Amino acid sequence: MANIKDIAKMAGVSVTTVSRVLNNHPYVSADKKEAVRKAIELCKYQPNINAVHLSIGKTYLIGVVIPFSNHPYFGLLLEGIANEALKSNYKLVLFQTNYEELREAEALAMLKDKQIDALIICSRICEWDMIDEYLSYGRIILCEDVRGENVSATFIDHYKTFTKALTYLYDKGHKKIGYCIGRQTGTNSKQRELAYHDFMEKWDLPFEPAYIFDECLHVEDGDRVVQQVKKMSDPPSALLVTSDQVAAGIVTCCKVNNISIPEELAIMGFDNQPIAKMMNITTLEIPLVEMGKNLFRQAVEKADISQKEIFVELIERDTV
Amino acid sequence: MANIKDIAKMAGVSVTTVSRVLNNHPYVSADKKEAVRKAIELCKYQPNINAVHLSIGKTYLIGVVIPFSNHPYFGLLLEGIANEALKSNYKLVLFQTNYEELREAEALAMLKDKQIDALIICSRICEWDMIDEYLSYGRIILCEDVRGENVSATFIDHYKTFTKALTYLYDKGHKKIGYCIGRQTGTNSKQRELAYHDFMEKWDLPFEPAYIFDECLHVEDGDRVVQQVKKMSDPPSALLVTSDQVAAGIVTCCKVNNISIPEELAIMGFDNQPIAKMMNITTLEIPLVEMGKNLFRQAVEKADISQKEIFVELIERDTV
DNA sequence: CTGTTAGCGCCTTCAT
DNA sequence: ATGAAGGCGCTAACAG
Repeated sequence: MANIKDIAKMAGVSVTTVSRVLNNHPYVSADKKEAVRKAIELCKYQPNINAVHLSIGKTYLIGVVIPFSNHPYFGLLLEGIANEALKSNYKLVLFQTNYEELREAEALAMLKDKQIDALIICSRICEWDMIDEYLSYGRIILCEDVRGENVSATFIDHYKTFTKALTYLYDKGHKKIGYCIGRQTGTNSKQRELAYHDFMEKWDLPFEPAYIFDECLHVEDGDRVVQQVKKMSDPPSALLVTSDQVAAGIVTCCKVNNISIPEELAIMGFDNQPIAKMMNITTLEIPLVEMGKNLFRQAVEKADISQKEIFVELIERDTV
Repeated sequence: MANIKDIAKMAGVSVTTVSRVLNNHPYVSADKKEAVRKAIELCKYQPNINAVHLSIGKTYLIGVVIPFSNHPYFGLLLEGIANEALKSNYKLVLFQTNYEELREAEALAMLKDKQIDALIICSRICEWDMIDEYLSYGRIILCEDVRGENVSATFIDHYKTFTKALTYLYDKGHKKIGYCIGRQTGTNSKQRELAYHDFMEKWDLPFEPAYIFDECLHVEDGDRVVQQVKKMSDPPSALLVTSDQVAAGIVTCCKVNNISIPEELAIMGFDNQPIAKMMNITTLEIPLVEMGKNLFRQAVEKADISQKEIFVELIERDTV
């Protein structure tokens, strides 16, 4: 592999000049620039990234924390991040945590030790204090609504979104509304819970704990939900389902169990993934790939802190 | 950030000695080793990986080519790779190709340019010649049966596996067997196709092109399959489905359409993913996480070439 | 067993 | 506008 010295020799200039054209620095005469370009072309020269990194003092590595890798939600978020990283010559360090705090701590430790330039946390289980502590050691980007805090984030206002969805259902005449969620903890879940409570209170609707279904992540969880709904003497008439996968599971199970949708049970999904389109599920579109892209940009951009809210659109289809 | 020199000074030794204990080299007296350990502990010293990499002449980067990131199959494969990479201090460069040849070429180019130490290709669209050409530039690991070729791989003998599954169905009395596949091209698909043809011929069963369903990747594709089956005057009695997701889709759609499983239509999945267990789908277990782990090991191990066949177990459940 | 020293390949200040 | 030279932090001959 040729190095910068070889190119310099070949082009009849100094290494400095080569470095200058490599990095698009000014003050290089057109002819020398051309000569260097030719030499680079000829040798198919590629700078040694390790040397560049050592010199610059950055790793060009971005850590990405996700709980699961076999879930389309995180797959799409990762797709957005990975694509963008590739374009900018950054590499990724993937931390799959399964929501074990220890794994998150490992990621944070790498940030502290400057093993990575920044850390994108797509979903966390750890306490806020933990984040706060490591913030002084390096750049952390979150995927949750942390307005008011001094951290970068790309997020959705789930309070607003949930309220929007609930209102839509209410306007369609639903009074007995429940929801399915991935987990109870986490900023997003808390926002949704609050939105739900507030909404129920506002319209003086009874709060029914049994209408809330936890641990709904995959298609098969929809089955469990339907089984439980079937057992109820006074079942909900509509369900807000925070994952299209689960919504799809519910819709298909309802068909099997002769529960007509949306007449007996209205279903509203989340994400607007292909499956929702295919099955004509009313849903709220979350542009995950775009969010991933933005998360990455925040991880590498110059500006210190930025928070970007992503707006969610309601896609009307046949299940409400 | 302290560097190796600081540690050396603090421990009252030379940098070489520090480097030696850092890398577990022999010939360091116990007391000096201890002194170095203490200094490292005290400063919470972490070696600068860029400097290490530059010195060693490796990137400690492994490229990973996957077509889609929102599919559990590749998600799990990636999980195995990423976990193992983390342990060994390697980082990943993700190439999501969507089966565009250009994207694969980019990955290959990075290998050639020594931007990555090795490339794991989980699924490819490019010609074999392409792989063959780049093999001389760097390490490539495949996830397909390439016995006879001089490349490392972790693979499943899909001819054998398909034959095993077909035999199982045949023994259960099925004569009209069809199958669903992700795509027609690719080594794995070709093996399956061949196994299918040979099997049909061996038992003198008629070959019915309509029994073969292409582009079956996600749950929702199961719906399409069922719709097509319904239209047939002489439908298959059993279906080999190369993805549990699709199998799940088929099973649920059959319930909706009052097609009894396994009486009217037997379904055999692939992968043994959680959804298959949940829905009691008979399937062939493919240990994807373990395969990913092995792919990574092959990418970094000293030995030049190794091919590891992964054996598949048939999991009997209720859909056959 | 231990230390000195010359790279690894690139960037960047400084002088011209 | 250009080049010489020092430095980034670590590894590994080599000498002792």
